[in-house]
Order: sequence, then structure tokens, then C-alpha cells
Amino acid sequence: MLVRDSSVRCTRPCEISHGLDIIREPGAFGVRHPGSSCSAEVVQAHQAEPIRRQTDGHAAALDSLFDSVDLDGRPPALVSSDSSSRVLLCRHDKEHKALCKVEVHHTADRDNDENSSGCTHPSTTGNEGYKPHYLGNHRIRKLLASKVRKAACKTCGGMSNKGSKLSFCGKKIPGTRQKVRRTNFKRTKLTRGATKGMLTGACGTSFTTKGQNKLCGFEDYQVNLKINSFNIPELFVEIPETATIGSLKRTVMDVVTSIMEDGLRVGVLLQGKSIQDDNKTLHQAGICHGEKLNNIDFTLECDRQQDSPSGVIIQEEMDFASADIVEPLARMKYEEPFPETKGGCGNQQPMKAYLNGSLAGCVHHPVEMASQDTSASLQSVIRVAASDLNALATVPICKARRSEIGQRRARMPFSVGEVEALVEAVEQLGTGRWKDIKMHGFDGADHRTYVDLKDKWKTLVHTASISPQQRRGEPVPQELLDRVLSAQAYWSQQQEASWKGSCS
DNA sequence: CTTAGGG
DNA sequence: CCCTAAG
Repeated sequence: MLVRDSSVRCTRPCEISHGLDIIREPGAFGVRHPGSSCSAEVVQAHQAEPIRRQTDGHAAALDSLFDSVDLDGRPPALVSSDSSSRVLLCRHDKEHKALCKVEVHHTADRDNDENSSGCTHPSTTGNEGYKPHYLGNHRIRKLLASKVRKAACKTCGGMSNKGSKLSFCGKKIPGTRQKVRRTNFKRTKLTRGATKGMLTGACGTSFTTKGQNKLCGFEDYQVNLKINSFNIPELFVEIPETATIGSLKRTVMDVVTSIMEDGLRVGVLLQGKSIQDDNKTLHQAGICHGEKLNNIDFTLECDRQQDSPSGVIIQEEMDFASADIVEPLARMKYEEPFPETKGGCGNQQPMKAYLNGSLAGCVHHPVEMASQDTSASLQSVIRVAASDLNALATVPICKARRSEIGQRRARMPFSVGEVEALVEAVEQLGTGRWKDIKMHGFDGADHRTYVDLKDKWKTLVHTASISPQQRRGEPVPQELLDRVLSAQAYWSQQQEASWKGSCS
């Protein structure tokens, strides 16, 4: 099976325009194969076609890199990123379990990288004269252009609906938070969830099944997925009207690149339903031979901390035609005087991302700069709010602004200490008295509502009942989890008993 | 306002 | 975490 897609991120947004450098490393030019499982075939491919030296442009350098590692003539291989400031060009090959990475370092890292990378691989002998090239907006734009293209989804309703989880043939995949009752033109809460759904997308997947290995009595078919394109949801940008067109362009570019920088994760939806279990096999998930293969969607989801400073908001838009969608600062918690934007109607998308850099925040002279271009793949709406550019760059985002926007609360994972307090409280009070539990164990914790505690307990029970390998986040001591289970069992039993008692 | 559950 | 029907 081969799945391809691409995205690029740079963890130093401000330097994106300075570009990226491709580094040389032993093993192959800019190629590293982390595990011994990397297939010789892939390595050989690199050896046979080392990256050419490029002196005529950054984009060309990276293009060349992409081209050279492309083994089957397809477009750029999957480009993803890890937590470091690198862009990885990965290659997954089921047959060989191969994973090769081409790391692209920031220019700032160049010196170190070069010092530590001898480039001794035979295949790189022609690279002595290699000069790292910057990868400027050029390349980014190119990538975006190719990846963001709406192409195959033009008839699918585009990004109009919530979540804009574009589906394959006109089939709308509901966003995670979409409510059935929501109707067009009805303004919906602004994006909740900075962690969900940024780039949505994913269109078509065409499958072919072929080959098989008799394994344990069933055939192991190959599934070929071709992702036609990913879409970027509507972009929402606030920028002073005194800003220059050039800065506007840069801002938009920043918005887009920021989405990527934030770390993307791929989601898979089958018939509109997200498949969460990464351990499932395609076959188990229903992506297999004999099944309809046009109902799979991939989404690019962004993991982003809400605390990150931001100045630009990206949001998707719901079904509606109005261009005036500035959300009234609905959930503003702080005293920040925020004049409501007029005409604030608009179905906002569930996903919104705050971009690095600025605040945009407390400004409010919305000026419609552009409205959606329905024919374009991005359908972006860019709004400009009067504010000082300098302020934009330095003022930290204000919470008022954020909350008012309807922003989902930032994730605040429970610490082990909190978990312990919760467990203790529940052990004493039971599982149905969350208000009391809040008052007892979390009285001072204003950020924890009793609903939060109830939810946390729910997840704790779940966590305790799954294997340690499946757990995520800060590990909760098994001892606590054991107490969770026993308390849960005890209190649910009590509850049952009380039911019976009241019945008889 | 709280609970309880689904999203 | 969010949303909301119920109580």
C-alpha cells in the first residue's frame, strides 16, 4: 500500500522566508535511514540517483531532492515533519518496512549540520560542491499550490460545510462537532477545537486491489490509495489596514505555513466516520478488497496549543454565502471592550488556528478585504482589522479576545496530583456528586469545573481499562488507575443497589 | 444549576 | 473539552 501526501512545516515560522537547507549526511545525501529495516532497495535507489548539486535556486534544490528519491515516478513523496525543525521526506513501503528521511534543516542550523555530516556515502560523491540552498516561499507556494488544490473536489461541496471534511464524490462528511440541527445561514459557534480539523481535506481515494499472499487462511490484498488533494479551509486573517499588500501576502503565507508548522496529523475517515484505532488493520477497518473504495477520506488535523501566541485566525466557514462572518465576541470572559462586529453571522468552522506572532487581538475595525472566491480552492476570506502592525507583532494575544471568539478552552491535562485528588474525592463521595467533588478536592481550581471532573473520571475509567500501551499523555500510576476501577465498581454497584431499593 | 451522556 | 437534554 502506498499513501502519499505532502505537507511541510517549519517550526520557526518567522524564518520560513529564510528558507530551509538541505543537509548532507552520511548514508546518502540528506537521507537517513534510521532503522536497519530500511530496505536495501530504497537505499539503492538513492545511491543510484544522488541528489544533484543545485546552484540555481532553492526550490530547485528541494525539487531535485524530491525527484531523486521518488522511486516510482509519482509526485513528491510524503513529506511530514517531526518535532524537530525539520522536514522529513518519508517513504513508507509496506514490503520492506522502509522509512527513509530526508531532513531539511533550517539555515541557522546549517553550520552545525555541515560540521557533523561528512557525506561519506558513495552516492554522494558528487556533492562536494553542494551549497545548501534556501527554500523560500517559492517552494512553499509550490507545495501549497499542488496540495491545496481543490481539484478533485470541485463538485464535492468544497469547503463549505463545517469541518469541510471534503469527501470524495460529493459526499459530505460531517465535522466532528457538527450538529445535525445546524442549518445553513445559521451562525454557529466559532471554531472550537484548535486541535481539530485545520486543514481538512482529502478527497478522493481510488483503490485498486491486487496481489495477495495467503496468510493464515485469508488473502492479503494490496490497497492503493491515491489522494487527489487536500484542501485548506477558509483562512481568516486580521491585519491592520495600514499594512502593505506585501505584508498581507506574507501574513497569508504565514497563516498557511503556520498550519503546517503546527504539526499535522492525518486522520482517516471511512464513510465519514473517523477511524481512531491506529492498530486496526485496513482490513479490519473495512478498507479492503471487495469494499467500496470511494468513501475514504483523509484529513489533516492540526495539533496546536492554544497558548501559543497568535495573530491570525484561520477558520473554516460553514455553509453560507455571506462574506461577513466576523464572529461576535461571544464568549469573552474578560472585560476587554470588544465592539461586536456587525453582521456577525456566519457559520464558523470548527477549526481555527492561531498563528504565531501576534495578536490581532483586541482590535476591531473589521474591514472586509476580500471575500471568498468560490471558484478558488481556498475560498479564503481575509479580513483586516485596524491595528498597529508593530503591535501585531509584539503584543501578546489577549485572552479576552480568544475566549470571546468562542475558542475552545486550552487543554489542561490533569496532573497526577489532580488525578489523585479526584480519585480520593470520588472514593469518598461517589460518582454522582461532581459538584461536591469539585468543592472538596478542587475548590481552588477555578479552571476545573465539576463537569471537567466528571469528564476526567470518565476518561480515567477508560484509561484504566485499556492496556498501558494504548494510554497517552502523562502516565497515571497504575495504583491510581486501580483505585479508579475499584471505586467505579463500588459506586456503580451502590447505584444499582439504590435503584433496586427504590423499586422494591 | 447539576447530572449524565453523547459528541 | 464541548453541548445539552433532563431533572
